[in-house]
Amino acid sequence: MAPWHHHRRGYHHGNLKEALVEAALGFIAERGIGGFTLADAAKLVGVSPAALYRHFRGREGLLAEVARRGFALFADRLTAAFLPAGDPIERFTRVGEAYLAFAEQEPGYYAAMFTAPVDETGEAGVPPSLEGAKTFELLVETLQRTFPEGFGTVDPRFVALEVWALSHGIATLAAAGHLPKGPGLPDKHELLRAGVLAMVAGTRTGTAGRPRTPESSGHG
Amino acid sequence: MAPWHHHRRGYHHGNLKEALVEAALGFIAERGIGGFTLADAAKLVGVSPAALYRHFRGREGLLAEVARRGFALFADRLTAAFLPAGDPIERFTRVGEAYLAFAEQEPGYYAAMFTAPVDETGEAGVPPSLEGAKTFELLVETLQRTFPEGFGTVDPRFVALEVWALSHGIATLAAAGHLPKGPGLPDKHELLRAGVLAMVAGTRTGTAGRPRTPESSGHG
DNA sequence: TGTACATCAGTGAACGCGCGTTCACTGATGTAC
DNA sequence: TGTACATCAGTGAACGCGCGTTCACTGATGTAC
Repeated sequence: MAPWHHHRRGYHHGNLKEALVEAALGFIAERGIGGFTLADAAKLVGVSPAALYRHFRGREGLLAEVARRGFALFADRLTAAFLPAGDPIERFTRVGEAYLAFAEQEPGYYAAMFTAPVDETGEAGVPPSLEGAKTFELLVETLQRTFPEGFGTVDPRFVALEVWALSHGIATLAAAGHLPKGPGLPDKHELLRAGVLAMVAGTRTGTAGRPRTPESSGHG
Repeated sequence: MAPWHHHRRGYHHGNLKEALVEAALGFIAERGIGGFTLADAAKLVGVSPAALYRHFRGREGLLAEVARRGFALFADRLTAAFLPAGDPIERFTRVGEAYLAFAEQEPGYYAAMFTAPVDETGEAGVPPSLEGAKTFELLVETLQRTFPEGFGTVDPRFVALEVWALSHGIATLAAAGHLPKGPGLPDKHELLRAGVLAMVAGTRTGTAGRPRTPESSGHG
């Protein structure tokens, strides 16, 4: 057992901040962001609910910290998956695997990162999502190094967006239990791998989904 | 104002069930599933919270009804988008537009449908999602009618899954405000349109990403 | 060395609140006779 | 016809509960002298 799991070394906890983040991760993974309560986290850690306020601004502060760490860890995992040598497509495939693995194995982080905090007026509280934008930039860079020859006239950021949306869609459908399963149907890993390759190949052939200015394609 | 918006025609409301569903849709759209409360819905409609129990099993019952209607409406919208004559790709593109339009214009329905209800043990309450499976079958059928020549050795259900995951990913990233925006970056509609076309083209060329599930050739 | 002290992490009781649900009830409505 | 009655949608008060947050406090710890 790691030292911060010692349930109270006395009056001072010693690693309360870390312990609370871990507790939050567990509850968010189990019950979702909405199901996470400060009181449960404090109880699990063996501390009064008020103790949390020594380390965070409150419930929202803890959630924000979880999301922040999640994005950092996410970037590390994706980067680590890309770094080892190999065929470019193999390396990029590994990044996809790492994406799905992160969403599956760290559902607490993933939910904290991608479940938009909603403020009282109902508007999205997080503007264009700075942290999300960093993740996107990482993906663009990875894609450019994977396919240095580019995608014809297509902006690599465009392809990166497609890949990200596909990854996110697969991960969230799988997590919610809405991904149809059955004989002959692929699991999520195969779905992402094949989807990315088809997307890249299809973008390259360029006979179809070339992004054009909106008015250029018309009816025909 | 529609007749059921008359706030009380007397002791009996007259359309309470419908009014509660509408109220729930509004609150879910604003605050998410977790932020929806029975009490608020009752107050908005101008009725005692207890009145809801004449029409639903309780809070969860109302949410289930919203999800049920959502799936039905969703299927109607996708079907209606596909029916009008046109080039196959044009028709299928319309279905994609309808998907994104539904998620954007009916966020209450969409959240009720795809936010997995989580029971007390933390396991997903909805098994393989019967309603979701119906939507998937509809998509498969649409795809087969769009591309009757098929996708080489690739199972149309495979392509349907890819398209669904991409649509869902784009819709949810957009809803959460995590879709990067900027000059040169496509909006979500263009993203889906081009993504689907690239996916189909890439699957057809078949040089990559062919699903090699052991028995995929023997089905049916 | 020992001790006085500053620091601050965690306490525990209390708060105001809103939640979902229950229950005996009320009263509007339609209909059988 | 009028009226008695059955039906049942909606009432309103009450419930037990758990929430996030506050506040004055306590006591463990490290350190200056």
